[in-house]
Amino acid sequence: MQMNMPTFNPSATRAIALVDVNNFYVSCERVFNPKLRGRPVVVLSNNDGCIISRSAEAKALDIAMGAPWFKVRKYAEQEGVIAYSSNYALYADMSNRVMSVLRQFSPSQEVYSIDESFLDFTDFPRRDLSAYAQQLRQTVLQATGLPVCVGIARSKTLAKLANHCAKQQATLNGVCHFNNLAPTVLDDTLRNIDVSHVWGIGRNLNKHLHEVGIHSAYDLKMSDAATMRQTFNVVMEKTVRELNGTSCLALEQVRGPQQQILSTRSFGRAVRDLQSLEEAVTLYTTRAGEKLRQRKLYAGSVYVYIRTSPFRDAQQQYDNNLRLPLHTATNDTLQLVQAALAALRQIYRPGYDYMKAGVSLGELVTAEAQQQDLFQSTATHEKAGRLMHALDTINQKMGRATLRLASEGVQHHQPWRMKQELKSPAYTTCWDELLAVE
DNA sequence: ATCACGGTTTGCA
DNA sequence: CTAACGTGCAAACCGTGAT
Repeated sequence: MQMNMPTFNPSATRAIALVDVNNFYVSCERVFNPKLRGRPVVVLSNNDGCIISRSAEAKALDIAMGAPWFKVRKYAEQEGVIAYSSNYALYADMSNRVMSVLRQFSPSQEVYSIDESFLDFTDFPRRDLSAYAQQLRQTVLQATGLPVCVGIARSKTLAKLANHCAKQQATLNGVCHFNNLAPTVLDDTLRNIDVSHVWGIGRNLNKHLHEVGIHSAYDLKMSDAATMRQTFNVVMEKTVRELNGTSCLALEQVRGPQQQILSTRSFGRAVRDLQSLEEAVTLYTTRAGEKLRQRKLYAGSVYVYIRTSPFRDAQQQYDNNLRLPLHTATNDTLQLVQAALAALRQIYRPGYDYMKAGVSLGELVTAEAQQQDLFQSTATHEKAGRLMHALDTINQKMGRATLRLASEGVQHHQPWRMKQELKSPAYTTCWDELLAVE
């Protein structure tokens, strides 16, 4: 709805900020190892598989996001690229620090991902928001050592694009404020942004949009929202409206209840035997159970899947999965593992090279919603609860490997364990490793 | 016709 | 030494069978 006449607007223009850490994982590694500054650095996914974070210097060497490390390794090492296995304990810790600093800059924050927050800057009347955002960047840098960029606009989708501009254009000094631009200037900016950079436009939608003649963010903005809803879906319609400055996506300060807890890993080496798979599934279920209790939830079902590697396409492929409902929602690792192993034994077929297994806990409920098991005495129930609490406490203090189920097996007989040969020390979480650093 | 369902695909970080 | 290509989540989509 366009207004022809300037009218009284009781609420100030909506201002949503998107704050995003630059090259988050690489930047975390750099905080604790200043020698990495100015050098090409990459961080690898689990199993040292793919590149998932790159420094500016690595991007300049044309090292692609998502590239399998074994394919680019030779070239990268020739060019002096330094690679790290991912160190999620470190990144999670740094993320918490960043988020708590950001919280001080707005009463309304949505933690969107490990390295991104939306902040509501609406009704910050006397402030110059660009200067405020610069102050924010300085504060985060001083408190954590991490560089961030800030995009500010009328909607979340536009704030994402503004952040994109802040990252691309060095002259902006890390802050891009769309609300300050004249409409024609903003449109010129959007014309120069490929539509694939718009939030919600992935590979498939990008292809489809090109087919109907939509190439830039501006093209998408100018498309007819109702038509786009028919041709695509309601999400696309919202994207179009958001590009036009109408906020359709609310700031979600509180996360909805979690629906599933996943633990899945590729193996360091393919396995064929049931026992190895049992060990892996036991470990993954144990991890999922820890997450479950941390979040004070109970699971109503256990889902297990196994598969061969789709990349070894000369080999016989097999994948299968099974969900087993639990009699009563539980957070007891013993029960969860029992169900997971039962599922695994049903889907396992001999004669294949398995490369990956996964466990997902579903139908999650809170303690209040968990129905008392009529067939299980309260005493048994409480005993299991105390056992799990003791287990978690001991493993937290002495390391995850301290108390384990027998079916998890013995660590040095486990070729399936993932490879992490390039890991940095646990700077923020483990004193022993920290003191070992020169 | 419409809905609920479960499995599959897509997108994001 | 060799072989080697991620993980965790949500939501849309789509075919099916029930009503």
